[in-house]
Order: sequence, then C-alpha cells, then structure tokens
Amino acid sequence: MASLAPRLRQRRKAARPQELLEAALTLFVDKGLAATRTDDVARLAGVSKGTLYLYYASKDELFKAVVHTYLVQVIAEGTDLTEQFDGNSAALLRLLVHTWWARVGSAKASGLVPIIMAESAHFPELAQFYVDHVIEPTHRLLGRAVQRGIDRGEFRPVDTRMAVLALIAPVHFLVMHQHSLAPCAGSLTDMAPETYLDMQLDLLLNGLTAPPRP
Amino acid sequence: MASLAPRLRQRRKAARPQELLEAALTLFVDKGLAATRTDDVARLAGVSKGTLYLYYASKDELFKAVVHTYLVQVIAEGTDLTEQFDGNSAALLRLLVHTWWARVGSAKASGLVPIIMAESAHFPELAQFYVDHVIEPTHRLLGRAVQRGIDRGEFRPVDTRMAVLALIAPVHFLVMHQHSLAPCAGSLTDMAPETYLDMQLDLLLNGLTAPPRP
Amino acid sequence: MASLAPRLRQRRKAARPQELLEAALTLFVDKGLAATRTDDVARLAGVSKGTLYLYYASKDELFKAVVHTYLVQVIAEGTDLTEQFDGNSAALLRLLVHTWWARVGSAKASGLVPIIMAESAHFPELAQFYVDHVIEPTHRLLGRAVQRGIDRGEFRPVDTRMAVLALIAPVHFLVMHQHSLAPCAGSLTDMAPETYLDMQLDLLLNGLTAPPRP
Amino acid sequence: MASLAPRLRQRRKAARPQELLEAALTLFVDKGLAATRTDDVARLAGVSKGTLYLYYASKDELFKAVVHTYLVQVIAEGTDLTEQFDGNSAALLRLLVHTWWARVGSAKASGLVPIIMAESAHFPELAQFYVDHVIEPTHRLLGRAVQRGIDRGEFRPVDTRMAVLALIAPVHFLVMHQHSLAPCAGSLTDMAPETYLDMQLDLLLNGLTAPPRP
DNA sequence: CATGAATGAGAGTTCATTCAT
DNA sequence: AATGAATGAACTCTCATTCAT
Repeated sequence: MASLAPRLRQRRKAARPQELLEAALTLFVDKGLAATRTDDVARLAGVSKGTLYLYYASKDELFKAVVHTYLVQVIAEGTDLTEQFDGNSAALLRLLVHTWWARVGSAKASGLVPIIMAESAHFPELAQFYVDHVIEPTHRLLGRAVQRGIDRGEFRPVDTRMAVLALIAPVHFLVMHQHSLAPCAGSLTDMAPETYLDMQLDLLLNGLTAPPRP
Repeated sequence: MASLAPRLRQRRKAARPQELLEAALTLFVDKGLAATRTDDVARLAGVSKGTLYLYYASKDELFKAVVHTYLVQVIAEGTDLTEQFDGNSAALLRLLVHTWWARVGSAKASGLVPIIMAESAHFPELAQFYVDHVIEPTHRLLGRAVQRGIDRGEFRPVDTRMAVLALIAPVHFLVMHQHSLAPCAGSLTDMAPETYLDMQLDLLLNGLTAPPRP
Repeated sequence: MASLAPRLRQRRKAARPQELLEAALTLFVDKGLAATRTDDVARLAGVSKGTLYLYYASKDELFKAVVHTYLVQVIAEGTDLTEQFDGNSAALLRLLVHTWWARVGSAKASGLVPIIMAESAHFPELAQFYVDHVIEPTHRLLGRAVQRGIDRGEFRPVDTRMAVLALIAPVHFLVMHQHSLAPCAGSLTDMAPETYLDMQLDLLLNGLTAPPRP
Repeated sequence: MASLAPRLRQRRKAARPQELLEAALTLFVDKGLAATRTDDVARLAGVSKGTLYLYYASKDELFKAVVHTYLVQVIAEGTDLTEQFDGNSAALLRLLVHTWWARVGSAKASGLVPIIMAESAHFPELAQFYVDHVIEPTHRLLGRAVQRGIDRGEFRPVDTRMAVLALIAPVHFLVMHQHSLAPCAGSLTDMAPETYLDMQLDLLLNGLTAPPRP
C-alpha cells in the first residue's frame, strides 16, 4: 500500500509538465499570449503558480515549450508517405494535405500560428525555431511529393518551391482564418474546411498536371 | 498678421493626429501591440504622453484608428480597374494583384495584418470591421475580374469564390511572412516578392485558363 | 454703436468672476471638491480653462473664493435683528433661525459645509477662515439674542454659549443631512425642514424659558 | 515542528486585513479620502502596494471595508441598556450618550463621519449602508429610551422622533467639530467633550422633563 | 517538490497648470 | 483679456516572478 503512493505521486509529477502545457495551449490560443496570465495557466492545470515556475523558467519559455510540443513534435511525427505511396502524385498531395489538416490544422494547436506570426517580430528566436522545425520540414516533405510527380511525368516541370508554396498558402490561409476572422466572415467559413482544401487542390493540380502525351 | 498666428496653431493641431498615427503604426508594426508603450508613441510623434490622450481615448482606440487609416482607407481607395481594362483577364488579374502589392502589401501598414489576426479574439469589433471593410471589398473586386474572364471564355467556369481565395491566399501568405518569418527563412525571401507573386499567378492562371477552342 | 461694444465687453468681463464662482459652487456642491474638474467649471461658466486661471490662481483658491462669496458674505450681510426687535426673545430666536435657514441653509451654498468639514483637516487655513468668518459671527449674533432673553427675564440664566450651540446643532445637523444622507434616509426628510426647525426650537425654548414668576 | 511553520504564515495572512484596515483608517481620517495614496496605506501597514490589492480590490472597496469594520460593526455591538436599566430615564439618556461617546465618538473611527458626509454623493451605496446600519439603529435605540421616559411619566409626551434628533444633533455636531474645526475654534473645544454633552443634555432634559404632578 | 503570499517595477490614464498665440 | 493645446507629474492598478515555509 505504502509502496504504491510514491509511484502514483511520481506518475502525477511526471504528468505535470504535460498538464501545464495543455492548459497553456488552451489559454494562449483562446486569449492570446499577452492576455494569458500565468495564474490562469497554473489554475487550469490544477497547480499553484509557483509550481509552473518549477518547470518553466518564464512565460516565454512556457510558450516556446507549447510550440515545441504541439507544433514541432506533431510535424516531426508526420510520416512521410511519399516513399511507400504508389498511387498517382495528385492523390498523394491530396492525402498529404488532408492528413496534415486532420492532424494539425484542425487541432487546437493550430491556433498558435497566428500568435507566432504576430510575436515573431519581437521573438526572433521563436521565429527561427518555427522556421527550422515547422516550415522547413514541411517544405521538404511536400517538395519530395511534387518532385515525385514531375519525375513520374504526372506534373509539368514547374519550380518545385513554387508548387510547394502554392500548396501551403491555402492551408496557411485557412488556419489563420479559422482562428481569427472565421467568427466574423461568413463567405469563407460557410464551407467545410475539407471542401475548401479539396477545391483549392483542384485548381492547383489542374495547373500542375502535365498535358496527356499525344 | 494676427490672424496667421491661430492658423499656424490650428495647422499643428490638425497635423497631430496624423503624426500620432504614423508613430503608432511604426511602433505597432515594429514591436507589436502589447509591447508598444503609449509613452513611446507620444515620444516618437514628438509630443508628450498627455497629448496622445487628447486625440485618442485609449491605446485600443489608437490602434483602431491606425487600422482604419492605414488599412481600411487605403483599401477603400483601391480603384476597380476591371471596368476600364480591355486586355485579357489573366493580365487584369496580374495587374490587380501587383497593384495591390505595390500600394498595400509592400507598405508598412501591411504589418498590421498579423497583429489583427492575433488580436481579433480580443477585438471582435475590429475583426468584424476588418472583414467588412477589407476582406469583403477585396473579394468583390477580384470576383468581378474572375467572372469577367469566365464570361469572356478566357477562364474555365470554375467556382468564382474559390478562384478569388486562390488569388488571395498567396498574397496573404506573402504579407504574413514579410512581417514575421522573412528575416529567418531564406527559401522564400531570397526572391523578390513580385517574382513570387508572378510565379504563383502563373500556376493559378494555368489552372484557370480554358483550353483553346477547337 | 461702437461705443457700446466695449462697455458691454467690460460688463461681461466684470461678470466673469461671478460666473466662475457660480459654476464652481454648483459643481463643488454637486460632485465634491476632488471630483470637480477645473475643465468642467470653466465650461459651465462659458469660458476656457485658461481664463479660470486668470482669475483664480488654483483650484484651492477658487474653492476659497466660493466659500468666501457664498458663505462668508451671506453671513456678513446677515442683519442682526436683535437690536430693533421688540417682541419676546423666543420669537426673536425663531425669527433668526428661520431667516438663516431661508437665506443660507436652504440655499445651494450650504452644500459647501460638508465639504469644508471633510477637507478642513488638510486645509487648516480654510478651516480657520470658516471659523473666523462664519462660526464666530453666528455665535455672536445668536449669543446676543440669548443674552437679551436672559436679561429680560424670559430665559433662565443658562450658559449662553451652550444655548447658542444648542441652537446651532440642529441647524448644522439639518444642513449636513440635506446634502448627504437625505436621499437615503426617509425618517428625517419626510418632514419639511421648517417643521423640523420649529419642533427643535420648541424643545429648546421649553428648556430655556424661565418659569412664570409667582 | 514542521506543522507550525504554515500556521505562522496563516496567522500573518489572517492579520493582514486588520493591519491594512488600521492603516487605512488612520490615513483616511488624517488626510482624507482623495489625499490618501494606496501606496501610503500599504507602507503604513508594512506591506507592499501589491499586497493591498490582494485583499481589497480597489481603494473604494478598502474605504467601504474600513467603514464597515470601524463604524458599522461597532454600532452593531452597541448594547441597548434600556431594558435592564432601572434608574430614571434622564439618567438612562445620559448613560447612553456618554457610552456612545466613549466607545464611538471619541474613537479615531468617528473621523470617518465627515468623509462619509462629503462623499456620500459619489458613494450612494455607502450612504445607504450608513443610514441602514448606523443611523437607523441609533434612532431605534434612543427612541426606546425616550419612549420609556414618556411611558413612566418622567418626560412630557413629546414627539419621540424629535427628541431623538435633539439628542443626536449635539453629538453629531461634536463629532464633526472634533475632526474639522476643533484645532481652529477655541470657543467650543476649550471644554471637555463630556462637559459639552452634559450641558447639552441638561438643556434638553429640562425641556423634556414633565412638571411634577400636583 | 509544492505552495501561494508577497513583491515592485511598470503600465495606462488623468488632470491641474502653463504659455504661445 | 482670452484661448485651448500641450504638458508631465502623479495616481491607481496589474502581473510576472520570487522565496519562506
């Protein structure tokens, strides 16, 4: 009996950082970085304010940890389906975009993106971090898929970088709006995000697709 | 002679709001909303803190005024070139996008966009305002140009809304990056924004263009 | 025609201080000393803020001038009816109290009394002023009337000072309540002030009156 | 041993509000409401400014708490001696008045009365509170004592309310002067407050007392 | 490890007062 | 004499951070 208590404690202790990050994510996304009080984060995590500082040296560090956990790690986990996929490349791109949307874009964590955008001016370290761990890997992943399409003669030999950006832009646009203007603007949001993504992919793939060989 | 004195004063007074808005725009874009002190705005405008409050009731009101002056008004002035343009619609779209970029996107004021995105949760009034006066007019303007292309048989009969969003997304993406990640990310920014826009337009227009009638 | 303009101006100029005092009195009584803004006083008087300072060196000086004009002068004007009165002394006291009430107590200016009471702790100069010019003259005036009653055998040979204080206390009490608690307390204020004064005089005069000589 | 540590802390925490109220009372009475800085209150209580706001949400709330603690509670504790008193009613009134003076009037807290009077326009809630919890109970208490005297044939059948007001007025007058004009005016204050009260009671009781039955 | 009372620098805002016009 | 734009010291209140317990 007595031997179980410490183990339970340890388990709770080990869970602390996760609970704090979860609470911080919720509040940062909900109220913004400046408007979120460390008090509230601690309370929502069910610990005292002092405990928060036991795990994270400052509010900024906490924010960085949240970004790391909920954006970077998720991206890192993002399996590159390109190698083992054996359908056509248009289908691969559709799959990649929808998978990303399902796992990241539609998750609460995507609410961090507008914050990062707004704060990166005075948070260059964070911006670099985001570029290195989110932007670059995503570009590489999508880049390989586009290149595959070109290699296989499915796509025209376009500038790969541009095609990647053309894939990313609507996704980025969607994420930003979901967390900012969606509640105000009807025209965009009266459509399911998945539909929007599909239609944007339609347009783009139509531009990418190589004409049938005569 | 004596009548000139008050006029000079009046001129200074009349210029104050502009000077304050200019200073506020610079600092808001540079340091963010929360990190900008009313003190700094006043000092940069060359007046004392109290003077700022003579013209704007609060920091929030000042921010709203900045958005109104530098985003909304500029957008409102945006001429719709669609009516008088008589080239092909692809060229019209290129012109509209580049004009917008030259007049708004590349201006300091576009740095407000990330801030609005991040703060819209706490500024619902402002978000609505932004949607009504910036988003909606832009959509209408581009929508007409796309419709023109369809009507003239230059474009495929695509969903107009989708085409507009496909035009806006890369522009929005560019604006966000210019003010956030540009200093960190090389891949995108080692290219002139105009080049980026042109190449994105290439891709999109390729997807829009109707096949030559047999 | 031209000769009338300057005279009118002069008349207005001469009236300025009076208009400022009137406005100040209204606001001080209405909102209190601290809560009254010099701006409001000037605006209510129909002049600019700068003009106020042309006539009164500071807010405190303005307040003192208001007290002087509306309390001290009125008291000073208060005719001493004692000499020429030839009725009985009880009637004289009734007349004096009711006259005071009619001319001072019921006037807007009596609203200054609570303010003076509250501020005199950090305004010793004003307190002294009030004592010298309001309290003392009032005491002398009433004192003579009481002494007359004693001299004429109408009143018992009580301590004159005490009788005067017994006359003043209910009047003071009434003034304080009129301007403070009256809107909240019903028990006292559902009676006309004159009735209250009369009944208090009844009680006091009953205590003062000498028993009929056997 | 370890269990004592938190208890000591708790004791300090429990004492804080009292210490803050004590400090606030002193300063409010001494310097007035507007002239008292929250900084000063905190410093006098030996804590930092922030700590004050841990216990009281604003300066106004602090003031209300002071009034509640030092006026309302003291009044509420005021025992009604009327029931168990078996001397004559004149003696009872003397006892009640002198007891009140000793416990409330002569205490520092009575300095709040002028402030309440002056501020009640901006604190209607507080004024009502004061009327309900201070004025009304006092009237009831004194009213019963006066009625007793009438019932026992010791007093003339006067209007009870008027007699109560005649008892309160000199006490109120005394309190106001103690905290306002006393340092300036000699005529009243060169006499012990108790003497003043006794002499005022003399006059009043003389007016109240029923003539000996023939 | 955990707490939460305490801190105090710093923010936005107000307003009596000044002075160029 | 009159103006009213400008000032800036002073104020209340906040909140990230610390540390005794």
